Amino acid sequence: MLDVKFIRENPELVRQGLINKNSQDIVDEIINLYEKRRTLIAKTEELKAKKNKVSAEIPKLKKAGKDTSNIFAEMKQVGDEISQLDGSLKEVEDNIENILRSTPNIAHESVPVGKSAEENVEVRRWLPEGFSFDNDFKVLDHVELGKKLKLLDFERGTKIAGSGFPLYTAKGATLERALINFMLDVHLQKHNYTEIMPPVLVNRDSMKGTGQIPKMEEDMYFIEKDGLYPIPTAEVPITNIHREEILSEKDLPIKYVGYSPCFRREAGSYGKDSKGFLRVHQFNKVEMVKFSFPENSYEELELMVKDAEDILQALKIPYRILMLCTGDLSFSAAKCYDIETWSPAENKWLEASSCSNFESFQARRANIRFKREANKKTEFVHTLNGSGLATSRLMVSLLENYQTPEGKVIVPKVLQKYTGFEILD
RNA sequence: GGAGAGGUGGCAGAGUGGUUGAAUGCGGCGGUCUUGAAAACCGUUGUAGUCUAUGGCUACCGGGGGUUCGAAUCCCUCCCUCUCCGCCA
Repeated sequence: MLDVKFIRENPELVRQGLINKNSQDIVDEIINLYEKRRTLIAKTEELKAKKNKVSAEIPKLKKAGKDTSNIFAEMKQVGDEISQLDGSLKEVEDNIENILRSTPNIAHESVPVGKSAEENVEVRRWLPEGFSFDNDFKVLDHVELGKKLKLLDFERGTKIAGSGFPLYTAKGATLERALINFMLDVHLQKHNYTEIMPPVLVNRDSMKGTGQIPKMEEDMYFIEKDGLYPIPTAEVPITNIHREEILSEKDLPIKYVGYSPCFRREAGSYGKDSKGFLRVHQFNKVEMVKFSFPENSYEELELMVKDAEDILQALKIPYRILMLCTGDLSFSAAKCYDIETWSPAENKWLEASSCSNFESFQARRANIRFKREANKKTEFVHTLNGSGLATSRLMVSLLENYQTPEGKVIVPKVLQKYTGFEILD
């Protein structure tokens, strides 16, 4: 949620920011509503002050045996007036709230302006030693490898649940679990995150807090009977850990990492990238979440990207980093890097991670604040999160990059102690 | 699923329809005492909105609504938590 005061003080900057994000310009409307609100508050509070003052006098008058019936009549009228004004005020405030909740964050100044994904900027790439984009044998794609080596069974997954619900079997399941454990261990031991195992169903307030609701509601599963949402990412429960809290200065920065399955309806995206793992309704992800001081959240973002890169370098999987342009940024993000891993069979890069700084956008929605020792005033923290990483796309790249000409797959060295085997055959 | 209890400040825990933003205790912060510390004592200690702003005013006792001149206190409604029983990984 954007800050009304910030909008008021920087109308042109916000206006341009919203245009850059392909969003509706709500600046003038908000400013008008805000002025309306202030006028109403002034009026209603004046009456309330009067009411309180008179109310305090009444017991004294009664004690003195005076007649209070005129006062009662007068105050009755004041009371009616107040409730009328309060009604209008609530209307205006709801209006402001609704508009702001549906308005996206604006991008950081370092983000390139652009309309769509085509204008994202590659900032760097990393290729393992000896890597080549050309293979001297015919590479199999992950679906073929999964079938041949009995690692993945998409048909039976479909039978059990539906299309897009992968079934991992035998060594495929073990490899998946190994990946998750390996990634968690690196973040815990090397990068000093605190491990979280969150609920995978969350309530509506949590979904609102991180910004999935109202704009993305169609993409979420929803269990109507209990009013709960299966999480689309662990970002939701983990960021909401500190919803409605005031943290102290010494708590920050907070770095959490957690594994969870993720559930996405992917409504309207059928037919696009639908093969195998490329777009699924359920996948596994290790998620990093940070709560940071406002002044260094961008340094924290860079560090978070490096934390994710560390995993890929250890696995020796080729990847590149994109800085998303303004038009491709998600609703809540102010800046975002995507990490894409190479798929030799698809002959393209696949998004395996997304690391974002939301600045105070989520914190304001979820009311996550902190207080500095020297200062009485509370401030909103900055929240960040990033996949570290999602296993499905990563698994595609892993299987395809590690395949041998015979159609077997070598287990990456660092995973071998987790899998207990060195080759998938 | 059945029965009951309850939601009050960082925590614990009072609370009468009328100077209750809220007793008391603990914790936190500041101070006195002390070589230092503890103890003791004194003081202080919520969040937000708004304004003609080293101050004033308003709101907040789970959420929403109602009764009343006046509601933490009465009524309605929703939500949540806990205990016991049943079922169960």
